[in-house]
Amino acid sequence: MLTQTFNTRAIKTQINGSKIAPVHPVSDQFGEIAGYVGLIATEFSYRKDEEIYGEDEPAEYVYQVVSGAVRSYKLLSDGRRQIGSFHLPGDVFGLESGPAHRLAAEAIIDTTVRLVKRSSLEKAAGTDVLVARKLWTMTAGELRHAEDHMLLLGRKTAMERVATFLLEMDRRLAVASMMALPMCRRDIGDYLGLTLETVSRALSQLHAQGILGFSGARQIVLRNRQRLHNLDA
Amino acid sequence: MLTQTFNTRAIKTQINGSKIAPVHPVSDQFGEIAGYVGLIATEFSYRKDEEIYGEDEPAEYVYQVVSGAVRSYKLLSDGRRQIGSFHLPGDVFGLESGPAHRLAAEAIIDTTVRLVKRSSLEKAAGTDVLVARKLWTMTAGELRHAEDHMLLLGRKTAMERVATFLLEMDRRLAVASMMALPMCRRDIGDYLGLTLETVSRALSQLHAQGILGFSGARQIVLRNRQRLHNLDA
DNA sequence: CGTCCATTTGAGGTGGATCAACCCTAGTGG
DNA sequence: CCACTAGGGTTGATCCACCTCAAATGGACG
Repeated sequence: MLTQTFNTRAIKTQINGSKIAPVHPVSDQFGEIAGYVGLIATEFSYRKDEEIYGEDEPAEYVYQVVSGAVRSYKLLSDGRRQIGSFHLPGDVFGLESGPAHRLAAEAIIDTTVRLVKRSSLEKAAGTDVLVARKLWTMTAGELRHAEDHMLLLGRKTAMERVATFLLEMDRRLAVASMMALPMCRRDIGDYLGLTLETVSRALSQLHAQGILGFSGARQIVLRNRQRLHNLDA
Repeated sequence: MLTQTFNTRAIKTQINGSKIAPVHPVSDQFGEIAGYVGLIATEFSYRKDEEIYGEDEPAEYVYQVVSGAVRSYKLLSDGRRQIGSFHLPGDVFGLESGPAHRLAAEAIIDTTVRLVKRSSLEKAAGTDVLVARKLWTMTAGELRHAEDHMLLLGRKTAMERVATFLLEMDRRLAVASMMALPMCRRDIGDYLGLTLETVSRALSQLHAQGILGFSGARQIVLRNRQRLHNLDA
């Protein structure tokens, strides 16, 4: 945020395979837009903690996480931070209807993204109602998440927030019932409106109750999803 | 929410003046859609505290407040409530990209709305990219509000939240520098993630500091917007 | 094997919640 | 017109969930 770290990046430009897949695969959000319209997608990599774009910066590109993880956040003047969402492989982020990004975005770990120019999407949406519909649907999906998150931030207890978080991450990134969290405790706290210490204590308590297991602080196995659901409100 | 109150309502159906105003007036969100496409809008009235639709109910209609005020909210199983937004005259609400409403809606005071069938809008959006674009823009506007509100709920102090609320309401409903709040202290608390007592104490403190004046608990005059801005983070 | 940062754990403080009166004021009915 | 009432609002006293500050522990990486 403060000092932009410049570093070498793997850059690869490719023609998206629009002729190979003229119909939209449900599995790939980006394929449904970029692929469908035959846009050129570029790959780009960011190092851990590198800024992808800042708050209120012109929204020139729309991104999709290929590998890694991204946090989107807002800051108050004194540095308090609220992370609005985490973006994991496959997720599209940075899509704006207006001219500027409403949140900043940073790579949580080394991350590769695909990106397309927003203007290309706008142009495609002006011609093709299916593209226009898809842009709306994606924004509506973000709105749904934000609405759920407002309930969490406004009304849930610390334990309920952590339970909700674990179930969300389990759903989104568990492989063989194990999840490898890319983000640190502070990020989790800033996502849940808590301090990192409170997050750590809640996780310890869940561990002590046998609801989850650790293999290192960021490798978590849920041993009892039902009990976790009960702890969520 | 629990017991639906049925009562007599003023019902008026009208043909929207699409031939009179073929271009979209910026001043009227609904005119930009319904009017533009020449849809039939119906007027409907709800009494204070009456439910307009429930959470997860099929989203059959899209609404615009003509007069009155509406709260959109989510509930936890034990009754804790988070109000996501207040809808004031001119505001469109209940617009969904998916099949169901994500929040419930209730009239805060006696309220009249205009409504159009969601299916009509969908149909229009399938033909006209300008309509499709407008639907996206409206959802994106709601997302922007939700993102700002997440920051408030996750990271602002009680006084900062109340200051933000007052500035928002001042912007949206002040007439001659006086605002007449339609909602009670509990609604404000459930919007800001606070209790009604905390809201009341913050307002009293602002009153004692001369930052605002009361004419009855819900008639508020901001006497010093700058100081209020400073109290906001 | 040592360094550095993330994480955990402990001790104590506090902002806002909770519980409890009390006070307005708008509406009602005599 | 005025007395009464009920619901909303204010204020006070106390509590506690979470924050803050501090220190110890652990794990990844050179």
